[in-house]
Amino acid sequence: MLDLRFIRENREVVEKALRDRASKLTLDELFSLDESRRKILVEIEGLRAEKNKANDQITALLKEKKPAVSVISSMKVIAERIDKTEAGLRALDDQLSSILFIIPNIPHSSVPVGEPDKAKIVRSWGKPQEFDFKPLSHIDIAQRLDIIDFNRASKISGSNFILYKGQGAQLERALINFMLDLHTKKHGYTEVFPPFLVNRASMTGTGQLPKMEDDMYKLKDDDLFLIPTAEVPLTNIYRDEILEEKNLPICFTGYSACFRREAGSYGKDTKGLMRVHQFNKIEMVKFAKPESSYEELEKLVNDAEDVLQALGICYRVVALATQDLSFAASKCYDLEAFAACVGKWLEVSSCSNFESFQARRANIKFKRTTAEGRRSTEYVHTLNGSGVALARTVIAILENYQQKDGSVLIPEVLRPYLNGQEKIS
RNA sequence: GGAGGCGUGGCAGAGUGGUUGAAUGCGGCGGUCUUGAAAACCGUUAGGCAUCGUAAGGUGCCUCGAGGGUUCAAAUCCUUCCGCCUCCGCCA
Repeated sequence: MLDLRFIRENREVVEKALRDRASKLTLDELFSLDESRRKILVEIEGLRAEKNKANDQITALLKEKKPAVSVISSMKVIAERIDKTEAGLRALDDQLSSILFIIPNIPHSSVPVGEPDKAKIVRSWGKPQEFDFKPLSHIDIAQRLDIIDFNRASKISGSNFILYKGQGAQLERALINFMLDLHTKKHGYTEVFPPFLVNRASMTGTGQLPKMEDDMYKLKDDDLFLIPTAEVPLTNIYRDEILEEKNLPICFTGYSACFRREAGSYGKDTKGLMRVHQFNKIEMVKFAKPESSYEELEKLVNDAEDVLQALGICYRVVALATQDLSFAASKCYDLEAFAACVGKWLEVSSCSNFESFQARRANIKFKRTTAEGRRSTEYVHTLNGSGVALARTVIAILENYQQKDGSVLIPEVLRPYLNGQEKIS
């Protein structure tokens, strides 16, 4: 969330951000609530100060063994007034924070303003595959090679679940290991293996709650949620902690399954691996100093690109426009892999800088020593990106590496993970 | 799931109703001494919010796992929740 004081002092900035995001929110209610809250707060603090003074008097009187009855009874009156006023304050606080929680982050000045089609293609890599035969879709390929069993997956769980089988399952496992190795050995990330179920505080810390509760799988008996991305557990590693400046940036990478209800997206991309309720993903998360977070974002994107380059998958990097930016992000790049048969660019990674938006919610700070030797605590900037999502990457591999004979060539970097195997047939 | 114990500042650890935001030790920071360092000694060392001030800073309020309650008054008593530890049960 944004800092209330920042909103108070930069109303136009926040209102522009809301406009740029095409948000219908207005700030009038927030401002009037904020004003009444501060008024009532001053009142309460005055009453409490009175109460504390009376308390000191009582203590002094009792020490001297003098009667304190009259002071005690006057304090009773004050205490009652405080109780009443506090109830009003609590109500205002609740209303205020419910609004604060749904105000989106402010887009960075470099983000293209406008509708999703204002997105900028920053660069692209590789060439779309060309075939001297009619390429098949990943669904046909997977079924012919018997590496994904869509029907039995729906029998076991429901539609849009995936059952990888045989070499399909092995390919999945190889991809996970390859990506984790790349990020840990070459890019310097620390590997973690997080829980897949997280509590409400964690989901709120990264911004999934309260806005998107309906999109999450939830265990209501335990108030736990299945993670939609490893971003949630990885970012919450440092919730309510103060980090040391010298340790920043801290970079984590981790594998997790990701669970998404995809409520409201029925009928969209319902076939194959495009949009599924459970998929695998390698995630990268960074905790950075504010002054270097945008530099870290560029590196993060490069680290994700490295995966696609190593796999030999043609892709492009897209800077999202303000109206496409997710709730908590200030800036976001999508990596889109080209899939030969569908002829579409598929989003396989999304790399964002959240600046202090998540850190403020999740209360993640760091201690800084200034040039003058002063110590201060500030919010860190949090970043994350997929490095990369597997399901759609598998689409790209199957469709781009398919051969005339129906087999699929295995990208060279994956072969060591598959006992040197060169193709799936 | 059952029984018991615990949760205090960066850490360790006092404090069981009234100047306790909190003793003491360690650690950290600054200084003295030293060629430099160590040791020793001296000093210092939580965060948040509101308010006044151009500022430096002042004033006030809140915070002892989280919430609720008792009381004139809660770190201290009661209660719910969360977390950790020990024992038993179950279990990959």
